[in-house]
Amino acid sequence: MIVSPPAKKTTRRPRAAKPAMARVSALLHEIKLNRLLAALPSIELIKWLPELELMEMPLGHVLYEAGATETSVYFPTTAIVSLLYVMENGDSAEIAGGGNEGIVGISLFMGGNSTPSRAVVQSGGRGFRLEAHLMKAEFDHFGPVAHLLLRYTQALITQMAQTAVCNRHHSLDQQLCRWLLLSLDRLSGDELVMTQELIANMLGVRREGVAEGARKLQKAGLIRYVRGHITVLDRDGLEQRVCECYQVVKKEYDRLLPKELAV
Amino acid sequence: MIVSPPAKKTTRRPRAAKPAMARVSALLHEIKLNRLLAALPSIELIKWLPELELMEMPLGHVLYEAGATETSVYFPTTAIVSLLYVMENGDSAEIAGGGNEGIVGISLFMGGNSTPSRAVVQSGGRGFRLEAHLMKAEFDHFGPVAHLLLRYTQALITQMAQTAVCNRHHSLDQQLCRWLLLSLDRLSGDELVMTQELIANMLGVRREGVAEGARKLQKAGLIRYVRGHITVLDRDGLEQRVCECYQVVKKEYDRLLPKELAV
DNA sequence: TGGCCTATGTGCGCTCGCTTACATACGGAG
DNA sequence: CTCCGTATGTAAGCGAGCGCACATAGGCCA
Repeated sequence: MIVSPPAKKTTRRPRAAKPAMARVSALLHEIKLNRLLAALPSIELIKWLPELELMEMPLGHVLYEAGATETSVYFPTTAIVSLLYVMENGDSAEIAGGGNEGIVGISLFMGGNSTPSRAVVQSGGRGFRLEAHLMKAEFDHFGPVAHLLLRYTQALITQMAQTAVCNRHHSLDQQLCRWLLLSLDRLSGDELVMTQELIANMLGVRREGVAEGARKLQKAGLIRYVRGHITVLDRDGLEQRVCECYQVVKKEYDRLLPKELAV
Repeated sequence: MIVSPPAKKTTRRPRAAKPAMARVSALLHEIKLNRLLAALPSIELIKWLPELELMEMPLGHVLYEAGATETSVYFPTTAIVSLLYVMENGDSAEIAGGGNEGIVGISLFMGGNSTPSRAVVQSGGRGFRLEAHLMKAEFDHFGPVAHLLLRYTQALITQMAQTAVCNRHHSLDQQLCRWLLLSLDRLSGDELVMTQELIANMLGVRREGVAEGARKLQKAGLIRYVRGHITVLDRDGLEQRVCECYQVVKKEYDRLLPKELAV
């Protein structure tokens, strides 16, 4: 049941040989896609700009292995990353997810430098990488950036808590809705590229269970899926079926994180 | 299913009219019972000493209500506090627990000032209270205390994550063992004072389920229970039955928090 | 075009924990 | 010592989700 697809190496996109201004402009556009980066004060942003490395985050790519010391942090822009715990027998369960609203690798500034969970790309896309020591140095100034990161961490905590609650009390169908909506919120369009098998691994349930849940949603006209491509047709319909957990998490993210760009 | 017992008012123990030295000595002894307070550098401790208010934490006492702004933080010494989420329909589930190893009220220094979960005393005892602004001021110095608090927070995160995993994959019996062991680790003796009904609310399961699980453990000679008093007879036996979640959490606490007293 | 791999559809028996409904037993208050 | 509230014991029926086994179907490649 372990999620360990193609296991590709970190593919660093070589800097294109464009004129400097064009390159910076393109970078800035990409940066704005991540809510944390977008909220950075200009001073910090200028400082970080040369250090932020744009990279591809292909589906299944493992950013952190459980227990391993983190040497970088990541700011997804168009990718979605899952934090999941893999048990001794191979079964897995998602702890929380992160995307363009946050950062992957909080244990770096929290002080532990590692966690018992793994970080895997759940939806392919792009993101930025930043060296651990730069992140740590910035955090230790304990300025606006640090406070922002801590607030993000608290939002992440809420998500984990709600995952625990949802796992305990809610039906597979409701959890599926929650998961689709949370994923959708992190993407721009209305299509998710992921197989039911993958979703099953994330939710920690059987693939057949996801298949049945997805079929119900399709019959109800809420989604359409074809071989790893899920299109959401009726978002409101999903929100009507989802358990309270979704709103709780969403509200906390909205409350704790800046909505608008500060750049 | 809501956990809302006697709902007593916060009973502040009036300072006894002892000689100053004796009073300080008694306080210091109590302070050492909490691992975070015990690990405080002497300078901070002296600063805090007049501000730390020793208080009774009776079973069922609510330290924080979900969504309410926190005005104090708490350092349990002999009490155990549960963070639990109460759903719209009244069902509840424990997110994580805290006791003499930590602090209750992390959202204060994380920046959110509130959480969607409630903090309830799960096992009666004592603890210290500290005004929110003092805590915040100390944290903002961003010295050793802040780093300690962040490491504690990461340990708490691990506990939440493991709760989510355990809720998903492990049997009620295993979860019961995990819960008993985690509670036991926060107390000095081998006896827990709590009804099966209370445990059921924490685990988010039925009372009958807990009753059956407890009966099995009693038959196996691991515990003995009589009307709200559970005595652990064979701790090793429990550890053999528990799922991996317990060890994962324990290891992270040991890794992230100081073991020895620094006073 | 045909073969093959991956993704999804479907059914059956089983187990766990829930729902419901009572029975019993401890222990304090009178 | 008795009463009664709280805590616990027990059981029948049920439903969600699991394990397993296999059928189908889309898409890629030769």
